[in-house]
Amino acid sequence: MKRVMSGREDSRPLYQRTTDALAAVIKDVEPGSYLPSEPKLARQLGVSRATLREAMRVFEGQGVIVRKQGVGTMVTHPPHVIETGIEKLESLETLAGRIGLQVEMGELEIEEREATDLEIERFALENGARVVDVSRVISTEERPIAYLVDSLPEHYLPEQVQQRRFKGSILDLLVRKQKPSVNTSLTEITAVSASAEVARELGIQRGDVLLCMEAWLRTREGDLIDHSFSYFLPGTFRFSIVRRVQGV
Amino acid sequence: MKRVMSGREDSRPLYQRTTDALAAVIKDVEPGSYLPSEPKLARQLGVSRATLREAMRVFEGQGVIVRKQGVGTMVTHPPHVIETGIEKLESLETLAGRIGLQVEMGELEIEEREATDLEIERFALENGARVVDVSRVISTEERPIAYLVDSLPEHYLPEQVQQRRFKGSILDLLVRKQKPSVNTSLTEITAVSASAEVARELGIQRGDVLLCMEAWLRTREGDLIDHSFSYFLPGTFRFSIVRRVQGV
DNA sequence: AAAAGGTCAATTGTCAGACAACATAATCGA
DNA sequence: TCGATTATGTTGTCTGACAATTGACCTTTT
Repeated sequence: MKRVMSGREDSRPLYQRTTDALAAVIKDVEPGSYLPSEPKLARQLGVSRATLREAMRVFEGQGVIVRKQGVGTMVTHPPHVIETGIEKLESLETLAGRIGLQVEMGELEIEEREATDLEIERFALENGARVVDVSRVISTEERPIAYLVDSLPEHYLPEQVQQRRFKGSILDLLVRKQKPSVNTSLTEITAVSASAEVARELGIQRGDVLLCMEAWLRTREGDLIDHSFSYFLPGTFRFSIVRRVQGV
Repeated sequence: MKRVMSGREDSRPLYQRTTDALAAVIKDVEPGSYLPSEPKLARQLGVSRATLREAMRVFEGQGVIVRKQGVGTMVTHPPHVIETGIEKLESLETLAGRIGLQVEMGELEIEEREATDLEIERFALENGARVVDVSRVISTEERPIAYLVDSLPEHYLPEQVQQRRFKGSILDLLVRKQKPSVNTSLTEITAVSASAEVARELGIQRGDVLLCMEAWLRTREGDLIDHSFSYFLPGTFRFSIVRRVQGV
């Protein structure tokens, strides 16, 4: 009888902890076979059936499980690919760590400048407001593999970065900060040939092939807090995504 | 007092109809403002609060709404970007039609051959089984913009294609067919320089920059039914994706 | 013997009502 | 005037019950 409640107090709502616990259960179930019945599972996790069902709906929405009345709840194939995708918003360091890739962050280059008209509109800034460009190179074994440029209003930039006392991901910092709470990133993916600047930073030829991502980072209230371009040398990172038919 | 129950019998479970009804409600709510309270909304939709909450969890999982105890349920910004992303599995024609782009399908090139070892393993085929390569060019205003190559076992290929009586998307046909029921596509995105073959088909120079997607199409049972490569000239299609922080 | 139909147990679907936990606004007292 | 308290409305959680569906087993009929 394993209960959801952990020793230390977890202040999150029960259904969220239940979701985590359920994820662990699903992970241990062979794809194609069935979960325990709802009453049983609810007893196992120490929650009511109603709460358990709400948690299950989340996974059903993701297509991880399929429920059928009178039969049971099946874990679908493949339940693991979710974790390899980029639909999760996380920093490159976190991603690299998960796939066992050792990366080194280059020195941050920080430049302050006046906001452009577009930025004033998108970020909802006042005229003459100032924004900061933060750029850096990410390498593995001394070979550059990515070049990142973040643009964001001055007041959103964490202090650690401002004081150059930090070598890491802007995204990680922003996510960890509670205010403002980062929620989503609308990312656009395209292929480009390297410009002179990017080529210089990455040590490649001008015109070489790069994968480019332009991302708009927003809070859950919809406020824009960061705009970034990321350039990747093809072949190192594998960006995958699970696409689903709409009807389901 | 609008009820979920429609005049004609909808055999789907109530919570699914509730999900649809709830989607309509959310659509009419200004982003940033709140939904009616759960008891009220449940009465409005003619379902119990438990059923309503299960439906709400789906949208919460998608980040469309945010619930806070003691306060209410807010519709987030921006609720529309979902529809622009590639996390939905649909054909290029469907996508193009949605964004108002007129495209022309080129002639299909169909070649049958023996399956490779990798394909025998992935598709779970017998030794010596035969697979079909289907390739085509997609253009807009006479200018090629994409080159697609599908590889799939012979018996999965719809008859219309086999008989050359079809000019359109393999994916559309497969989705429309009930057996086997296409569910997900694991797509990997990268940038490549055009090979000789692709360059010839697209009328570009060898080495030009292309966006490349490799996709594995599967049924919900996990069976592989199609493997495809898609090459895109940058700039025409805008592939976007909504990434979310994991914790929420 | 084979096919058809009926019974039964197990599972998910749905409901009603109640109370707890939490947040905010209104009220009251010093 | 300001702080504490109360009131009210919201989401969170639980309990117990019954309905709808499925599949296995058994019985009956052909």
